[in-house]
Amino acid sequence: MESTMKGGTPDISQQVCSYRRVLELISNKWSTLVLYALEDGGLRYGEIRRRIEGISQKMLTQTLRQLERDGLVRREVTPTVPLTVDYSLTALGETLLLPMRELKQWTNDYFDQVESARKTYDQAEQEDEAEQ
Amino acid sequence: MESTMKGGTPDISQQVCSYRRVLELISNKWSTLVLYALEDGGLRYGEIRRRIEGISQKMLTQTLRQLERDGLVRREVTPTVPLTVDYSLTALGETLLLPMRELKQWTNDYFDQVESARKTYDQAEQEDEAEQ
DNA sequence: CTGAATCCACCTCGATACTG
DNA sequence: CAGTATCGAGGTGGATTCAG
Repeated sequence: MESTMKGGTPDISQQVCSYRRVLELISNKWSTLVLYALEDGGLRYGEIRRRIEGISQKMLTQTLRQLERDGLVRREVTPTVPLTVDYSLTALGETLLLPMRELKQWTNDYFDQVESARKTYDQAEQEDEAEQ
Repeated sequence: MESTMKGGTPDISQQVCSYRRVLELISNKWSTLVLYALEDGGLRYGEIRRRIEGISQKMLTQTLRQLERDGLVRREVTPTVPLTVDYSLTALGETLLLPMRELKQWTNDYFDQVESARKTYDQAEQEDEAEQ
């Protein structure tokens, strides 16, 4: 659905909607970490939890549920006693790992520039305040 | 900094930290839209605002400030009356556009699979509730 | 035109306690 | 072991109002 472009600056929300959709999937605090934790193969609930320091039971469960609902992660229950539950990436989940790695690469390549930009910006701001 | 891997499942938080850093930059509601709005060249404040339907003054200003602080966007003030302010991508901002496009492409290629997975999941959930 | 400042609703996330 | 349920703090984003 292209914009009509009758003149003036068009609304780009439609075109850019794709970004919003992916971000819904991965922009929360734990999703990317869980996906990344599973990249080398399936893991049990407790194993994932040990791999991701600081995650609470509630958030791990909630994140796994969301990823399962979105078709990125598969959940398999083995009715032993006590219960055994395995999680692994689906084929779809694997495909998402690729653009995620691009982002990771960008960070490795460029994030120091972001940090120095921040330092410069904050310093200039400090001086502005000092003037008053 | 590799994990020591002495046995057991290691914490991956360190390795995965890169994801968190980028996501800090683009995971909020408006940052990607603003970056995308600027991809064809600089724009004035009001033009950006018209391009992104639904953004409030506060959020546009706040987003632009953050992007400027992170060195992704450049702000240029022309002291006319009334004021003229132009925003454009920095070289660093341009580099970020590439992995962002990868994510966009992923959405175009695979998001229908996410939606159908959701549908299936929600349907199964409904049936579970009906059983009770 | 381009903001800054304030107030508020919502939602995410965390801590805690309990269950099959 | 693998969850569920509840409560509450904190942060994000929106509406409104004021200013240079």
